[in-house]
Amino acid sequence: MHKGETVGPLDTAVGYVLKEAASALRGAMDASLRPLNLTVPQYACLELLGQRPGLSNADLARGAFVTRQSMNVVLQGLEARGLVIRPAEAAHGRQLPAELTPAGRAQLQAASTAVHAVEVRMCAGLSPARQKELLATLAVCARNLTETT
Amino acid sequence: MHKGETVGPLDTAVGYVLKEAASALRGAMDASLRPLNLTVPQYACLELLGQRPGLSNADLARGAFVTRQSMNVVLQGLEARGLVIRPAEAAHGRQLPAELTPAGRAQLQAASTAVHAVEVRMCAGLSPARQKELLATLAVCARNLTETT
DNA sequence: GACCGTATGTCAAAATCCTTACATGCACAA
DNA sequence: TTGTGCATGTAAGGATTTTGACATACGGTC
Repeated sequence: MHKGETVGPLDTAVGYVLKEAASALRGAMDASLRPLNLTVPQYACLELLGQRPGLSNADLARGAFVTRQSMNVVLQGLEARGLVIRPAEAAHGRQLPAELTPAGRAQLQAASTAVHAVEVRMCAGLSPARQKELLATLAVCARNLTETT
Repeated sequence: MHKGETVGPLDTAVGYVLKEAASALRGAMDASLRPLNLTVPQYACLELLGQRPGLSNADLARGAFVTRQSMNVVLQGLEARGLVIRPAEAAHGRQLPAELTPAGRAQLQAASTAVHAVEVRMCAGLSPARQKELLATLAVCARNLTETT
């Protein structure tokens, strides 16, 4: 067995600490979204639609890192609550471009504020430069793993 | 609405990119563990036990960021496959200290090598210094969110 | 000793999510 | 035009995970 062939001590393994941070973030997010009666996937859907109106179900699924089927039930729930609207028929292809209703925008405003507060808390003590580098480094990591080559 | 109250563009939001990276890592990990007939939680359990023999079910659950109940089914599965052993009775309290069998150690060796390869691929192009800073920064983020104060 | 708070292992039920599958619709090439 | 490939929306099923609950066991204080 050569040195470095296996995963080392957990607190020095990038993957482990990454999961630890993601898990903590997830927990903090649903705690802060619960008062608004929103789950994390529901919030993700609203945020996506707020920033990119007209996204299809499949687009939203990719953006929220879930399957189309999961996003579809999220959309149906948000639609039933009057936060999102989708046309009955597709104008082009099969895609049904979704959009926020005024009520959806209001919910998003509250939710996004709450989530932003969580992010601020998470990054407490990190200089802007360090936050920026974290962002860039994580983007590189994600890219390295999603490349098909 | 004041500047910065809500979450900004997705690719500049730390939380979003963090989830993106974690999701990519999860996908790459199951792909590389599938040939070994191991899921990510199962691998996590083996890795924990390899590094800290005698951990209880609750300890393993905390270390793998799942509930005790989930870890319990994982343990039962690994026990049935002869990779892990637990005493029938607790020596102290209710904790049942789990340990790897020789077969479990062999499986862990293969799995840990595969996962390490994924981590290497993920960190490709990052200098050792940058990896170290990533590690430290993520640890700070996790700490900031898990503090009870 | 008796009590209360906390931690553990486990069971049952519910919710969540993914896997599989199929019917459609567009784009592109032969 | 025809067909092949790929993407989409949706439904049904199963697998996994969490939620809620309970009995037990230790550690502290009164």
